[in-house]
Amino acid sequence: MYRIGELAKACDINNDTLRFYEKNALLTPSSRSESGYRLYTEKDKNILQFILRAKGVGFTLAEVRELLSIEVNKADNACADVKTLVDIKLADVERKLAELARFQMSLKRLSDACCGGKESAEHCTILEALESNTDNVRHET
Amino acid sequence: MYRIGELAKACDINNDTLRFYEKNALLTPSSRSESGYRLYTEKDKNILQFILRAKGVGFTLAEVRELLSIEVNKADNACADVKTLVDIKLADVERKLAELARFQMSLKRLSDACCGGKESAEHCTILEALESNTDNVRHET
DNA sequence: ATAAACCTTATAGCTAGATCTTAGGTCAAG
DNA sequence: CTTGACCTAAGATCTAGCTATAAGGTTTAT
Repeated sequence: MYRIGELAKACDINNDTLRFYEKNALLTPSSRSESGYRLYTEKDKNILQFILRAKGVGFTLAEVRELLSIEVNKADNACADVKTLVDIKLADVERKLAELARFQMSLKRLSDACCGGKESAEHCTILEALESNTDNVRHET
Repeated sequence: MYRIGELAKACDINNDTLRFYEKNALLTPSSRSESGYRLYTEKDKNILQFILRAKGVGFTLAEVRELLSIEVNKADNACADVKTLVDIKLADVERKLAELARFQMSLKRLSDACCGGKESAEHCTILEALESNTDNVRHET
């Protein structure tokens, strides 16, 4: 069991952020002490880490709340709704992955060009590096 | 040459956002008309599209400003500094890519589990799907 | 030549997400 | 048995990134 300050420190965030997440229905501590202190379990910590990672890749807190609320249940009629939500998020993630892959290529090019690569003079800004990516696309059928 | 409203419409953003980007040193129109109207070139449009894409994958405007300011120049003494900056951003992009790949796997699992996969009952929330990812890591040497 | 649709600057207001302030109550160590 | 680190709730404040308003000048179509 973690008290608020312990969990906050363990995850390198502010105590107030935890209270904020609680108020906004993202993470409610599993229990309270007799004197009203918040008590977080390991599972709570996992949820927090999920929230922080999701935030780190650009999900809003509202989206994180949606992701956390997903409960696949084959028996449930809401199954189709859940699948729809998941597939929307999946498309979003895949779009981000593709975009990031382009950034990665461009940044690699810049890094190489900087100190001694063959293409030094040609790609000297990120915009040019991005454009040159498109030039070099292999036409795979 | 685009006037502010034309460029804004072409890129599906608000006129005020363009003025905001100018005030915050992200995109300054290449010229002004005699009457003071902002005039944007195709190159300006490319920069804007870069800004919007970078924002879309989770860079802050301050980071975008940094990325845009990169100018690799082998002759320049600042080369090492630029390489450092680029490599920091590259590491950041690669961290995001890895994180997104995990989300992608988990979401795929959930999508499959939902309507008829073999693993239906086992992975019914995104947290469980994420945990089961770790279980299934292939130990490639 | 005048209305409608655009543009200008400057400044105020909005939402998300987080942090700080106030006025206290709790708890472990000396 | 008190000091200092911790906790409580409620509400104010802060930053980023827009978005809107006010008061006026410009362009284009009729």
